[in-house]
Amino acid sequence: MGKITMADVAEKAGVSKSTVSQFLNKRYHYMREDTRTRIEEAIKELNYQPNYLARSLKQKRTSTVGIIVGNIMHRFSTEVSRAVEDYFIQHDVHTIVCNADNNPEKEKKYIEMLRAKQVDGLIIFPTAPNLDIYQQLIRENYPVVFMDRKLSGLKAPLVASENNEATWSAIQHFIDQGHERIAIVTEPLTISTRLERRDGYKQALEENGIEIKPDFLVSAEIKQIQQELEKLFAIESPPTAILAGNDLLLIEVLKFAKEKNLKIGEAFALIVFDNIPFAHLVDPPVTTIKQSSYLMGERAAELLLKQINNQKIEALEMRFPCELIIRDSSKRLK
Amino acid sequence: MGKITMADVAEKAGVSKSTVSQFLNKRYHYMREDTRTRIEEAIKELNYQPNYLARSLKQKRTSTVGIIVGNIMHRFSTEVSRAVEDYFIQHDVHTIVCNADNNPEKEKKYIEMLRAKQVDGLIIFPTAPNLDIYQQLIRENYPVVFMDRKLSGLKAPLVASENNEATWSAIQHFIDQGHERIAIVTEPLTISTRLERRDGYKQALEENGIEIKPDFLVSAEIKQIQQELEKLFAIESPPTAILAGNDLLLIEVLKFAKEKNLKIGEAFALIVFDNIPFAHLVDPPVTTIKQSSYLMGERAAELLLKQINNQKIEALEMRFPCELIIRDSSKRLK
DNA sequence: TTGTAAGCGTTATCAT
DNA sequence: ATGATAACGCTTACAA
Repeated sequence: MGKITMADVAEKAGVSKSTVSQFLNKRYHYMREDTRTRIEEAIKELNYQPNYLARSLKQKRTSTVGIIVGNIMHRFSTEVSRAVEDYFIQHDVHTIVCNADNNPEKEKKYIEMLRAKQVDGLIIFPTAPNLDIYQQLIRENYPVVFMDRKLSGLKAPLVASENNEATWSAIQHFIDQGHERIAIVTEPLTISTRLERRDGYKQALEENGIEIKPDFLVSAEIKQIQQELEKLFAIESPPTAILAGNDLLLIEVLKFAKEKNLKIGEAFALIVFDNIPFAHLVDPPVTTIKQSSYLMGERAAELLLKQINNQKIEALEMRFPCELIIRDSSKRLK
Repeated sequence: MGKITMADVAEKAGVSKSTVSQFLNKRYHYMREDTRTRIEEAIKELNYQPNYLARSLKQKRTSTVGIIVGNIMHRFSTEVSRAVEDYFIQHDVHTIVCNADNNPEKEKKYIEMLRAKQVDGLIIFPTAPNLDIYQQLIRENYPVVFMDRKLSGLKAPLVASENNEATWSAIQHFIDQGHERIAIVTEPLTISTRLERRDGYKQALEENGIEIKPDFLVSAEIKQIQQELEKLFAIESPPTAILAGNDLLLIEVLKFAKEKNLKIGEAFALIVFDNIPFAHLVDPPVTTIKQSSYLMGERAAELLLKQINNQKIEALEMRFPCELIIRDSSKRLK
């Protein structure tokens, strides 16, 4: 016997397919008690499992959404997708998480695949090269929410951190601690998030009348970071404070410090953008800029669900503040 | 205009649906050059996207698999799912990752949902209460691979670490470093992984003629760990070495040490089961037992794909060795 | 209160 | 070399 279908249940219960369907969709309104129990029993006995594929095909909605994250290795991405899943599961919507690995080609593939699977909407950490695809989605009125990065010209909701302000206050904190030679390390300035962080950095220095030294603006691929840090510390007056642009960069900075025998908090002060699970447990504890990842995920999910249900969206751009959690690593150097 | 379907393409190209379908499935055998190009153009112009739902319904396979991990907050789970995804995407199969949160109820829901979505197979980190569900899957000949945990009586492939042996050699290493009062901290002994680790621990002590003290066998929920550690260090002769059973437990041990001002490597030595991204960067660097998570994920995926393609599977139980990476935290105390 | 039948967007069989 | 037509398993008017 092949897979059990609704027809099998109907036959066993001695009713028609539509009645079984009514039952499954809890439209008992006018159903006689005994038909109900007969169907119930038939389902039990046959161990019938409905086929969502068929149902979705008919209903033209899958109760499934997709989220395409930039790089799943970032703690931020994991936290956001957890929030999105938690939100949707409470609304009986399933979430498929895809990892674009910051690769526009992969991202494009995933968008196509998810749309082919007829997901009802998409949350995307966008990359500039795929701008036209996003425009197309929006033109089609397809439900979509962008996350973390801003691409100008996109008329769709965006949920992101206040990167500029957050970085500004981290740098201001460094300055308050007496630092003047402050470096910022980011991945290549190809996405808005990184640009905004760099801008916040510049702004803070300018407001404090500190010259901006190009040498202190380090931007490179993760693989190149070690050699960039070498250069950074080879200059005449190396920085006394470093802001690491995200968690993966922190690992690089720590690795560099370890190899060069530079002690954090002594050789240089350190702040990292992102929540780091071990930040408070290492020695010295690391000062972090915490993003509201969970809240942001929830908000994005909510905005997506609204679109799916054809509800109006208030604002297109939703910025979330970050929290500077000051620990020993950013204190005045001994 | 609603969504573009194959019928629209057919009409535009002046051919029948079947011809378009042939084209899409690359059966050009007998197709005239000009029909081909006409179809190609129609697809471009209309921006046609196929509907996998309809196709899957007809073909009775979705080219999608599911993986249900025990708890996504473990690094191990993340690494395994990455491997599974990477493997399947190369075989044009999509992967849906679900997080059971070590909750059998959630797990059950996910299994039902994934089967309703007609996924072609499942990789599961199983939990004992759902044994009957697994048995049912196997009875139906549904492709399934179990991961990480062994449930007896399941006639389906299992991919897991050599937990016993790995723990044994970690404890032996402690003993070689002169430790005799060695504690092991695990989550509740409800799954085989934890039992196997405890057994390896006992075995190593026994072989070295060291008495097994019940006080040194700490098993509790993460939330209770702090108070259990309190008790552990309140006894007359507290341990000089601790094996943390996984990455989440490591965080608890570090938190405890920090609060009590116990320095790792001085107050007690430490080894942790699992790969920890920061292990080599903290002070002191932490000795870890590294599981072959990526390899295991690949192997599980391969075994699943074989089943989906009705190929024979050689062995049912596949154990992977772990690597003890010795760093400063497990050295002889100063 | 329940049944009939059409249709969702494909693929597959068989004609032509 | 291409087309008609019947599935796939479900939902939903509408009929009874």
